Amino acid sequence: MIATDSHETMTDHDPYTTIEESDRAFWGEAVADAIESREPTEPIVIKGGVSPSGVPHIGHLNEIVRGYVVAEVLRDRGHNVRQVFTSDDKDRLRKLPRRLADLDWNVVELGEVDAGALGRNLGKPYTAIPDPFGCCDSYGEHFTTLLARSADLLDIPIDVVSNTDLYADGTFEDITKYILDNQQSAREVLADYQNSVDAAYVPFQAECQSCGMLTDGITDVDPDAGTVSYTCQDVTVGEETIDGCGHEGTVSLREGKLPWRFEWPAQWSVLDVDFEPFGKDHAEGSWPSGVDIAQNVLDVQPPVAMVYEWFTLNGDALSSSAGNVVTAEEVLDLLESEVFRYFFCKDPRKQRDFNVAHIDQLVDEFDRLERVYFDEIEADADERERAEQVYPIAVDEPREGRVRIPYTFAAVLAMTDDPELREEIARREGHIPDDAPAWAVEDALARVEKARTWARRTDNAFNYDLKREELPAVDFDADTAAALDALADFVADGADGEAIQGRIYELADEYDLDVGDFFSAGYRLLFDLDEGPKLGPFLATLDREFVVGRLRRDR
RNA sequence: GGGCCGGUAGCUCAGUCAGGCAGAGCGUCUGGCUUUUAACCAGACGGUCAUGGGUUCAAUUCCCAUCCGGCCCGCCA
Repeated sequence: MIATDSHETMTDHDPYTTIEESDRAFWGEAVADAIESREPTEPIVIKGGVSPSGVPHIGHLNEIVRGYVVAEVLRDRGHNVRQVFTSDDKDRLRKLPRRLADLDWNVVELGEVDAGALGRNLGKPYTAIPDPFGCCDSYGEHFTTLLARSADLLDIPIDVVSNTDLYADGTFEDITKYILDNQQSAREVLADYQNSVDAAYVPFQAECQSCGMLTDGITDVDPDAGTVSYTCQDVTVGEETIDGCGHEGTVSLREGKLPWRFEWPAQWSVLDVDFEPFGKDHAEGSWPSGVDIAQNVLDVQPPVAMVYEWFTLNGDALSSSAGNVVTAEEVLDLLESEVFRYFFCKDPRKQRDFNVAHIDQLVDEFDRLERVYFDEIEADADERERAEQVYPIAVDEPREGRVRIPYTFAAVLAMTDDPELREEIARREGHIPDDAPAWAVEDALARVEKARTWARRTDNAFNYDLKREELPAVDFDADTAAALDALADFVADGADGEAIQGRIYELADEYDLDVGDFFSAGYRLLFDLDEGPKLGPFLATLDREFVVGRLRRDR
């Protein structure tokens, strides 16, 4: 329509510049600035959305948490913000996922449900497919529920909006009619982005009244009557072609959907969206065409945009089909939700690996952020500014006096199941201040279980495998053996951890052993390793009979 | 093939917008704490800022090319 202007307007809507062109230290502030400069009406609407195609993983959470970050910045500035999450559940099921999950996050293989029954639903809207678990009204509702629960787990309030409902309740009706009334202009605009758009293209997919599939075989449109006629023809989804049933019929504008390229800008219009983050896969396809359609077909202003890079998981692409996924529920077994939220506060423009093996580093980073925020450690001005802006978003109610036990040390504490002993060791090692309030101690110790889960799941160096059943193969010289016997006698007489620790040093001296070698002998006996937790206190946590027998190499 | 995003210490990451001595944490090493043992304290080591050119008094930063990782340019979302 205004071809000469299109380049210029696209530059204004380059989704990368929202953050790039700002001098803000924190991207959330940059985006908030861009939104405010539009002087939006309240409430400011922030949207995200995904198709409920299967088990939601941390990549999908970008659509919720990135928006939440900006929402919180705006709320802090006094704005009323509504965060909407559209479940794009009117989309076609294109492919069966390899794994599904029930509402309690128990993952099951496709083979464990009726895959054949599911497979007969390819090409139908997610909400028109029975829930394979039988607990929700549809396949779509099932996985939308899991998406909503993911948000709940992170304490992020969102309004979940079903796209299916928007069609069914008529919300989309006017705009659908408008697009069909203006098919010519719709085609011309979209044709710049999709080669397949020709004179016969109709921006509507009808839901076949006979087989339920969404078909592109539109034969006639009567905008005034509000009806679309179709022939149910074959549909290509991914690699496969699904046979249409050939049924000919006529449906209302509520019985079908707009193609995605139109549906997205239509959502902006009917939901009055002011900001939407999206993955880089949209940055050069859907987004520019969406902007063009919004401006030149629908005559609405596109929202402020932001591109986020995709996460990888343990170095590889997140992939439902390859099974390389991790859910919010699983992540929260390993770390606190505020740490996970912090992960999403990091620069969205960088590809980021969520690496379970290195989770301790992510947690350390968060702990440092917290200490910088509370001025407990020195930091330069940039880091302080970042902490001031980011920390209150990651943490709901910043509370002074909070205590954090270093993550790897929390893993060390997991060597004992005794909560009092955990606390005692943490205090002794200086990780819990004497004047720490009870709530802070309790919160701090809660990390121990998460770190234990991490150590076990990754089977790393912190996963103490006490060789309780069987004496590891050891071969000590006479002096070491004698010193171990003496230590056994000392333990047998009853001694606390610090006393045992001290005795180890004394015995090393008495028997002219290298202290390090003597400690290693102890770790060798217990773990078949050369290193381990502080030995004296650790021996004190175990039952005396076992320790004495083991030190004497009897059992 | 064309376009776009990213690449900074062994690891995890700031810094690049607006050119001005290359940064933090962790790890490693050394020393200290009248007991080095995954705690604590001090210090050190550690960099071709992916590579090669260009502009500049000065380039991690700006420009060009290349490499690597990824996305888009079919359909679909």
